[in-house]
Amino acid sequence: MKNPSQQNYIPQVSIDCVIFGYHNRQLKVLIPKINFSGDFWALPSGFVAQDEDIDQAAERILRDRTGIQDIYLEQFRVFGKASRSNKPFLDELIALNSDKLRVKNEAQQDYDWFTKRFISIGYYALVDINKVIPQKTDLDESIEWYSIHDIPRMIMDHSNIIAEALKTLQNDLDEKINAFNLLPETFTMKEVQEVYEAISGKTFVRTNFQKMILSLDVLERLEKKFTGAANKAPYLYRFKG
Amino acid sequence: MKNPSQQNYIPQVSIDCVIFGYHNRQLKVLIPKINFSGDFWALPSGFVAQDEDIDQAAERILRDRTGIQDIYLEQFRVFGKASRSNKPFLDELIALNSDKLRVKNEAQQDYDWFTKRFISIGYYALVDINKVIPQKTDLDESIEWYSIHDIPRMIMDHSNIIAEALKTLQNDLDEKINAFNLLPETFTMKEVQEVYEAISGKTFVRTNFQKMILSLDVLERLEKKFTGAANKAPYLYRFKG
DNA sequence: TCAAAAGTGTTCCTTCTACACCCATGT
DNA sequence: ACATGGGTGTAGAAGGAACACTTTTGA
Repeated sequence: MKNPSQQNYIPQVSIDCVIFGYHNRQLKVLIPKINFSGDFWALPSGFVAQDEDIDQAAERILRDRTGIQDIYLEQFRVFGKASRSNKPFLDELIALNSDKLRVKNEAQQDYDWFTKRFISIGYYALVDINKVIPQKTDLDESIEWYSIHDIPRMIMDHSNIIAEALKTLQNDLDEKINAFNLLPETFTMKEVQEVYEAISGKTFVRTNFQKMILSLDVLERLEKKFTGAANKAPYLYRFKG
Repeated sequence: MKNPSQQNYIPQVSIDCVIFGYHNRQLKVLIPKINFSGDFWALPSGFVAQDEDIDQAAERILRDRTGIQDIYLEQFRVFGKASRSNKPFLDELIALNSDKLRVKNEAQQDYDWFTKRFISIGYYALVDINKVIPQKTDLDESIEWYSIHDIPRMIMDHSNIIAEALKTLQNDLDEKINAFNLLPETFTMKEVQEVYEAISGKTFVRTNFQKMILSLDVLERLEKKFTGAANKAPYLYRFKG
């Protein structure tokens, strides 16, 4: 993603990805922190190459950030306010980091390219958090999972993008039955319930939840899982792709 | 929309509008026919000015095409395949119309601008068909309402865009309760039912449909409507904004 | 008084909810 | 044996579907 102005991208169009994972009863989002002073966090983003489908671009961005392929992905909304520009943020960043920054040949060109008004296509992804190896880029100070209840200070309208992604995920939960993409290959019914509760923010009655999920007819029951705990061993299930 | 290459639009981004109306028990779409030989139909489209929100751009396009304001509007999807280009269509058009076309100064520039790969943001609109006065542009031979079951030969992927818009409208029908935007200010319960049936393609039992709609608590009952027919006069209703 | 269409009520059945009950497991 | 958590069954409530019945209107 260096020197985007030099590459053959579609101008003024970006893709922002909200990558959801699940761990410890909490729904999380993978967010890089930008590698400059000032404490800025920004969603994993990228641009669309001229010869690339937008879905492919989103897949590429996700592959680069998570190290895994074949990720569950949904385009959920376009953010297109005329005021959507990196300029205020970039100017603040430059002011805070004037010592570190040197003027290169391409710097002004990149600055002009970056600070135009951007239309951003929002995608959300659901991943098995255990499979992901978060990939830092040169621009990142860190990249971490943050609970949806504890999102850091995001640049531009990225907080809003996350909120919209979550809302869409909540709406999709019943119709698209995609929550299983947050779980590992095999899982117990209790884990399914905890994922559903983390996403929806509601609680469910254990016995009825089990019947509801089984009636979807999307799970196959495997052998039991012996945890060593002093109680009945739960069944393991696998999602019938 | 003349000489777009000269204007300050965001390049390679367009907006396509699927304008739904309702008449005579049929869901219809407003579609212009392009003013050249070859029988091409294309959705009402436009571009996004640099200082314009994408929602504003969609509103502007709709205002220009329908003559009315304050239209119900939903952004529903982005179409972004790398192969999305006007070039095949434009080349065919030029071949068919070589006699009519003269080379102007801006022609090549426009051609280059138009034939790039485009990312299109799809909006669907719901309008009261009686209020609309379809507006022809210079580029149109005609602009007509077509039944969703009898859509003409569309350019590019515009048939697919219509299909996606319809699918979204069907899904939104229950949650967003927006079908009333297709009806005039006041209407009977029978008309509501016919609109729902036209959108969903299903039929409903009259008595149960009435109870379902009333239980939504979005209608206020007005006086009765005397049609002169030899039967009980139905109530008129108005949608509570 | 009759046909046609609108409005209301009733019954039946399916689905959802709450909860009781039983089962397996390791200490 | 028993505490703990998992799985199944069931009664009651709520919601939806089918249909009978009543009302209104003009001919």
